Amino acid sequence: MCRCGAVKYSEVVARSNDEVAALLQEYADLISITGGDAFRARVYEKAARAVGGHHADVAGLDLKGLQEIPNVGKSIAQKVLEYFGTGSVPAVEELRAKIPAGVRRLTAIPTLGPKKALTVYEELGISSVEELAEAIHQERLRDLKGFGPRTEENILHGIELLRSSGGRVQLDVAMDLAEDVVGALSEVPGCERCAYAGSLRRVRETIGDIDILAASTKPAPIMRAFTRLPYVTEVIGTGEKKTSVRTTKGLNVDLRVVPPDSWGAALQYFTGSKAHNIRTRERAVHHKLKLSEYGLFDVETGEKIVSETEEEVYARLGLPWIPPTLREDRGEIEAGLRGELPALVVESDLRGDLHTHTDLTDGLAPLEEMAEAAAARGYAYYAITDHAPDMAMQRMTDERMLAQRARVRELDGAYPTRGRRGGLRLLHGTELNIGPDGEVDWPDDFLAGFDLCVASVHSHFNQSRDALTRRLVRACENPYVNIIGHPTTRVLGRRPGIDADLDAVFAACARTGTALEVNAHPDRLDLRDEDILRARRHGVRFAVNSDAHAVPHLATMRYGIGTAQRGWLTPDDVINTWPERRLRTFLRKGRS
DNA sequence: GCCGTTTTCGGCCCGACTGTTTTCAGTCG
Repeated sequence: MCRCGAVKYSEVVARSNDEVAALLQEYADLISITGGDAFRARVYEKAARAVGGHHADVAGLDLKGLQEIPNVGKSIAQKVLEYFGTGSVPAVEELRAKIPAGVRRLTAIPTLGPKKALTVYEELGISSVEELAEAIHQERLRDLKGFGPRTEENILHGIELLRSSGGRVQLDVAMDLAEDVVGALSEVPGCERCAYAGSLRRVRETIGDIDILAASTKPAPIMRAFTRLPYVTEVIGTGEKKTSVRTTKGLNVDLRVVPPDSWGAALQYFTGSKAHNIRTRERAVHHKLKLSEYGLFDVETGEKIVSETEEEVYARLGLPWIPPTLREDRGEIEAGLRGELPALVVESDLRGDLHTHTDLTDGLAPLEEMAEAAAARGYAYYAITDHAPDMAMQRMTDERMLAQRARVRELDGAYPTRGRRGGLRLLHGTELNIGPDGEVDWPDDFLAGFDLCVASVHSHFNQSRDALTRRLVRACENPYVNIIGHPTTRVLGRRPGIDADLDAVFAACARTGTALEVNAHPDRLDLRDEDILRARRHGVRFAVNSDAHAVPHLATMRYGIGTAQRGWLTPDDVINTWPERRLRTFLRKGRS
């Protein structure tokens, strides 16, 4: 067994909750495929989500504890106990014996759901994507009831899509496209309002497709303009109210046009998430109301009650307006009902950026340009944190760093900013490298000269879990390390986060007064929302930083703020919203 | 299978689009 109880415990947390969530989701899929009760399937789906997002280790819970998880009743709790007791659940095994795993994988193909998957399996014995493609080439599907040539075509197309794309794109790519579409459609005569909704409005870290909403009494010209946008490569479907297209970026865009007086209800509906909408609709049903994208209606009279603004819709459901970044069914409905929604941090709360680079190391712009751009953003303070000597390619030396410090002192207060009467406060810092054993680039006496130190992992990502954890904890314990930069070092779509015991790291941060970075770069978004939520429970402080290597990167803060909001952070949680005096006290980290 | 200001039974979010049908089932979000 592991020497460190805390490490062992949380190692099991993530893994066992995910395992159980996957098992419950598989069971839900198998119920759907075998034509079981759809409501029963949905309950297993809901339970899977609840377990996956549960903060405590489900492996450590008894029957009663399990049943306290939403949508987990006696039957599902018993299955979870069976799973931990014997490694398998008979009810799941029974369905697995009937339906090969490949059949379930067929439902990943767009346009092919559980019903068609079962049909091709039962009628033709098809149990893999390859067999299905082969059968379509032989035109064997079109003779099945409910299938035809177009169905074959669509499925084949779906298979290509599945093979060619990972599916999701990064936030900035989707945002650029969405803002362009919104700009173009807003110009169309008769378009009264236009906005993006969906996961983009919720600022999820990657985007599967873009949802655009428009308000108009004359949809046709808007639909037409939409399908004629230059980057549209294919019109997937078009009707009076909805049109879907594929774009050159491989991203699908859905446009819905609703009557102007339905704007609020539609925006609420198309912003999602699905789980959040299910909850709001359930609340509507309890109030004898019906919520659709066209409004909130009285069930008995059919009369429309409200629909013009999101605020009205939520208010009529007994809820305050809920910020889109919270709409994930992670407790926001309950918090809203209690009047305890967090006052989320917003971009204008930021008084500074605490992790940035210049051309002294791998940045593109000189100190002066970066500082000027920071002042233009209205910051009160701004930290220069170039790489330290361990990043050998940056050729950093004590002399170069001290020369930069002298220049920073000269320019301190030299750039007028609306954030501070005396001009932009420049802080001199560095981004240290956390070595394999948790050591950093410089000895204490040199570190003492910096206003702040960020410390990050840049290599040796594949150390053991224990080693990675010790490494990060040791960095926190360094009295000169103020912020752990991009804590998991993940790169979206390319590199997973390091396998450290994050709960142990979070505890160390809270104990030592070390902040965790929310790195705003759309490649990173590190910490991610779920880790922020966990870290917050440990009482950790955060720094939302751009890690800018060039002037335009300063603007990626919006994605960092969105991520911070998804982690329920308030200005009090985020040190770079604080007044300079409070920030400087925090940066002293209790050292003499 | 879960849940409860509709509370131990009877509901469970709901509308749009497509393709196959000839009134609707399946899929999607």
